[in-house]
Amino acid sequence: MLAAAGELIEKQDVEGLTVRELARRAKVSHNAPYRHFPDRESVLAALAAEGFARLGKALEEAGKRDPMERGAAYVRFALEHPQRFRLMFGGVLRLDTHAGLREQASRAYEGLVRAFASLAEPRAAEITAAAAWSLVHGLAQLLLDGHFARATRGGRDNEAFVREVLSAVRLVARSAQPA
Amino acid sequence: MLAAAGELIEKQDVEGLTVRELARRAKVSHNAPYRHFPDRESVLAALAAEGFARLGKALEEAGKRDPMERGAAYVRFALEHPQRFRLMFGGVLRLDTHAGLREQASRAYEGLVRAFASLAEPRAAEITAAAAWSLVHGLAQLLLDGHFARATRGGRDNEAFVREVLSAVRLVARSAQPA
DNA sequence: ACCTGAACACCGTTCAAGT
DNA sequence: ACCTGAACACCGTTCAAGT
Repeated sequence: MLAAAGELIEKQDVEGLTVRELARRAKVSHNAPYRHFPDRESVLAALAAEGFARLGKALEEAGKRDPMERGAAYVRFALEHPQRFRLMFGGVLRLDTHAGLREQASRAYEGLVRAFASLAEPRAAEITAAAAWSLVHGLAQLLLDGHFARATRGGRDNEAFVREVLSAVRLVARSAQPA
Repeated sequence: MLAAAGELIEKQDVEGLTVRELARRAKVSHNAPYRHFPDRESVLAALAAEGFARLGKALEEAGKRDPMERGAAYVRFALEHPQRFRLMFGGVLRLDTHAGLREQASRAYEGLVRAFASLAEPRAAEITAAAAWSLVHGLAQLLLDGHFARATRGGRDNEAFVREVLSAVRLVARSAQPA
């Protein structure tokens, strides 16, 4: 059932995921989904939770130590699963209204934040990590929406562009002074 | 009419803006809005366009030269108009399907990008600007969704936290080497 | 844990006919 | 540039009664 919802969201956008369409795909009656989820929003919350778990795994598998690899993996996840990413971070869901969702989110990017923090001096670690994560997240979001013109990317493909922008993270970490 | 739509979006979320509710607020019949907009999505596109114009103005009014002030203004705009910001950057609208919208978006953040670019050496300007913009944008988005725990913010209020993270932008610019 | 089938209040959108 | 009023296909959600 959740798998069917997953397929739906990959093809269509979040708004296209309706309870009734979900039932059709699963070849069950229009109200059968309510045996599994109290309402539509809970379906979305479950998909978001699944997304956070996958993002967390993708980050851990990408270069055990190298923060740059993790940053690149974060952006790659967003570009490969645009609708899922949007569901997770696009404000579609208020995280606090779904039990445990916020914790799952934290766990997902905790690996990224820790990696970034390790680049900086201990006393500057938290701000550095916050800045690095912001950079990576914003980069993903702006790329998704197509806000970087070809001119800005300068003929580079996405992957190369991402790596070049990510190099800024290293600069931040190296130069960061304890507060 | 557009003003009524603006009010609606401030209070409710984007999904709560329905054509019929819009008509009710404007005290016109349920199909009167179609005299002004071809469909619901065009209403959203108009609101987004208006948002880009306001963001552009806010950026220009915030410190003519100082890129840090502009960055802070960007984040402030997002936090003060969360639903509008989400409409503009949350993937609700595909920018390319609405004539001129992408151009209006570019014009809005062009002032920010130029300010950031001026911090770096000419040959590193574009990447630096892209990194800085990504950082500011990601910071706004993550703050909006409440992803920075009190622990991370370390007791700082939002404004102070933003300024501290933004200081990373200066580090990037200062250290950036031409490609 | 599903089904059928009906129902309710709500959508977006499109008519026809009127001022 | 609006109106009334009807209509269509679609929602989310909730029943009642059945297997």
